[in-house]
Amino acid sequence: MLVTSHHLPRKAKGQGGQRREEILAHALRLISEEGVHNVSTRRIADAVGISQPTLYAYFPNRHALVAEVGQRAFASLADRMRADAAAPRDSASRLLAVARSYVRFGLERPDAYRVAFMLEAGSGEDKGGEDKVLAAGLETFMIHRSCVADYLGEGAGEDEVTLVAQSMWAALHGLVSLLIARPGFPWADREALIERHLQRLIAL
Amino acid sequence: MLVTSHHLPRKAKGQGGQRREEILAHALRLISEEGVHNVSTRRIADAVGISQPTLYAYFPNRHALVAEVGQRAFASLADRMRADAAAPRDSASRLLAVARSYVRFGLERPDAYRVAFMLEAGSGEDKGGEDKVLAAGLETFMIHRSCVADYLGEGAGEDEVTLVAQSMWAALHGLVSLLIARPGFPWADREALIERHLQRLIAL
Amino acid sequence: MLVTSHHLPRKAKGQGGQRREEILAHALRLISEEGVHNVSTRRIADAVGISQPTLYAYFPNRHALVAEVGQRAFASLADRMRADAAAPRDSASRLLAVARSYVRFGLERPDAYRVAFMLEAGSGEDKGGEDKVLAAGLETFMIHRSCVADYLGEGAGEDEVTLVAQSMWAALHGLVSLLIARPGFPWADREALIERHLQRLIAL
Amino acid sequence: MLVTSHHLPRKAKGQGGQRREEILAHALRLISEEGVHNVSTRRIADAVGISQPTLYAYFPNRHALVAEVGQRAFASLADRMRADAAAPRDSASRLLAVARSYVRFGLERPDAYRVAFMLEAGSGEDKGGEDKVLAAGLETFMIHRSCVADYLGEGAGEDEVTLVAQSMWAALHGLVSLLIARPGFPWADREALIERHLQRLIAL
DNA sequence: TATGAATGAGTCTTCATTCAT
DNA sequence: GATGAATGAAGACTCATTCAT
Repeated sequence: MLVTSHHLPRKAKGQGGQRREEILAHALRLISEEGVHNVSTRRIADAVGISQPTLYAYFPNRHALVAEVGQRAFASLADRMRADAAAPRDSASRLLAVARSYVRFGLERPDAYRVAFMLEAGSGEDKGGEDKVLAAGLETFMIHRSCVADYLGEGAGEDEVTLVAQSMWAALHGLVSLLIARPGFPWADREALIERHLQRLIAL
Repeated sequence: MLVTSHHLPRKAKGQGGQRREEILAHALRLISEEGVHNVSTRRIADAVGISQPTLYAYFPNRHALVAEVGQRAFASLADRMRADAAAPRDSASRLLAVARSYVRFGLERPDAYRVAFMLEAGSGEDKGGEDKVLAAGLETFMIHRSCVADYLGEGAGEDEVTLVAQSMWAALHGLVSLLIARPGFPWADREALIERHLQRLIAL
Repeated sequence: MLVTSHHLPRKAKGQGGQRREEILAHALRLISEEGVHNVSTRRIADAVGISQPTLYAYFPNRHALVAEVGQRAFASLADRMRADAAAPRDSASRLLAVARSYVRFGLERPDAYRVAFMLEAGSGEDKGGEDKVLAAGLETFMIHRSCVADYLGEGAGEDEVTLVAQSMWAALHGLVSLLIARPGFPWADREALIERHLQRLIAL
Repeated sequence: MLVTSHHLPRKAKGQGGQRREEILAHALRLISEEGVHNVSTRRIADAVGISQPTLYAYFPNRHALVAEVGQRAFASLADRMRADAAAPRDSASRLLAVARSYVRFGLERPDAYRVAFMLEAGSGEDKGGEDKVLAAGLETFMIHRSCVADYLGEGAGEDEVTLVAQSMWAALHGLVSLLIARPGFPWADREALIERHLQRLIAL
């Protein structure tokens, strides 16, 4: 729990970048499948096919690794949203598409979503890693926000846009996270619920 | 080793109910502050000022303790919502009041809220405890749902009511949980955001 | 493990003798069914329907209780053997009867037998209890020995009798203990094996 | 918590086999001196001079370690018996030699003997480990049995051989185990007792 | 660059035992 | 004569991390 931190991030760049990617990929998969708390550095090292200490050549400690995984999870969500935002449509259907894309991402990759949004904002110490994840999340939000801005039109002020965008964003997150975290809840038909949710958030 | 499950609630706890409450209170605080996975029985015992084994006189195991904490968190939310639902108003303002009450609860008692909703639904094994938490959550939802039913009126079918209630519920949860979990995010003015969120959800 | 032993055996005689018996009975049953190491003082107290500390009013510590259980196990074996030895028969068939009775006892009450003979001669400290069990065992042996003496007749000296008695005794114990401890072993037909064993030990 | 069983033999152990041997040796000694149930992984680790967790680098869990200790104990007994069985003699003296060798082994290495025969056949759960010990024991018995078969000659059927072999085996075990476990018993002269026992068993 | 070997700190849990009442 | 409440010591086991090589 206490991070001793006399471990200069001796990143093995150059060739090692490949290894690094490998590690991140396996970590994402494992964390996704079993939850952050059920994945040990050993498990990750085993999955990659390297020894435990070798991990420490690429990441100063477990947390840094996990944080980067979270960052990447956000990045892939951002990619998806950007793609949908780019498709030429009217602002309303673009907003809808991006929102739907957000929800789909969460449900198709609950793993990544969980890592991105449910990473238990660190216990205060490790500012660095946490901030990066937050920044990545912010970037994602911005994509959504710009869609909202377009949708609301020039008449809407900055604050108005922010309010609506954050409200929508929160509503979307709420649905995804509950569907993921409480599969045992007696949900209505999932598809119907999602579409209704989106419709209620946007059209009206 | 052999004999695994004769763990009847060790003590009927005549007077000692106080100790039990103390334990639950400290557990709630710790869990909400640091997350379920970062709180050990040792930490809880230390906080209460008792030895680790003493915990096991009041709870059969860690999980039961955590589950009861979750259950209670939901229960106090339910109490609050019921109180607001009882105040005689028209169905619209009652729905609004209950929703607002939900959000306020989350922000005023982030500890309890976190525990109730972010307890990471158990990994399948521990039927008993988990189910109780779920049941408590369901009960809470039902209060909200009945307000929605009133609001929508007799014309709305069961399914319609369920859809709207769950969509709203998710939206509320999304806002509360993000506000709690990501205090570092550049949020709009909190009061404004909440009111706007409620308004968007109810006024349609 | 370390016996602090400033616990004068404040035996609650008089009325309490009944309680004491009750405790011993339950302890014997539990230990028999689940093994000495799988029975805790709590289990025993629960079974009797008293509190854990109350045990300490009747026995200075767990070991003393277990030792007495062992002693009694021997005692009931002795009773059985004495009964068989008393029946008027010729010395050969009496010896056979007693030996057979010994084996039967072990197989019918593996519990008691295990307690009596496999109690893991204490780790050195608790002389008292251990000695008592040993004494009880010795008494049992003596019954057998006297049968052997009769059987061998006046011609056999003390040493001769002792040698034969101990050899036979050991052989009997070997069969019983292996049958009990290794039920998974591919034993021959149990009845046939026992009879053959007895016949080999005595007749020839 | 979730992931219970990916405990592949952590390390292939190139050179470190030495450490492993050291651990097994100390475990054998401790277990034989104090009984399986009175030896903890902590004790073993301390005895070896390593930390508790290090044990888990060589054995997946306590049971595996204990099982291997038992297996080895049988193996060394088997070696000894095989050696004696190999020496060219007539079948009678060979049987006698093997039996005597069995007894000697038990008395010279009470540690190993105790572990081999008094391991308290696991409570049913751990198939793997227990079975191995049983198999090792069976192999040992078979050496003895083949001597008995030779001794009885071609006239004796399979069943007859099995009966005699098991009866003899049990008798030998009985003597050894009592001599080991009850040193306080007023035994006859040990040498005389052993020889008389052997003679009674074989000469019929 | 990588690893075999090791460990301190920590996990949950059970036990025999005590002591004030 | 009995117990409710409590605990020190110990149980098996896992983890992130280090260090010499």
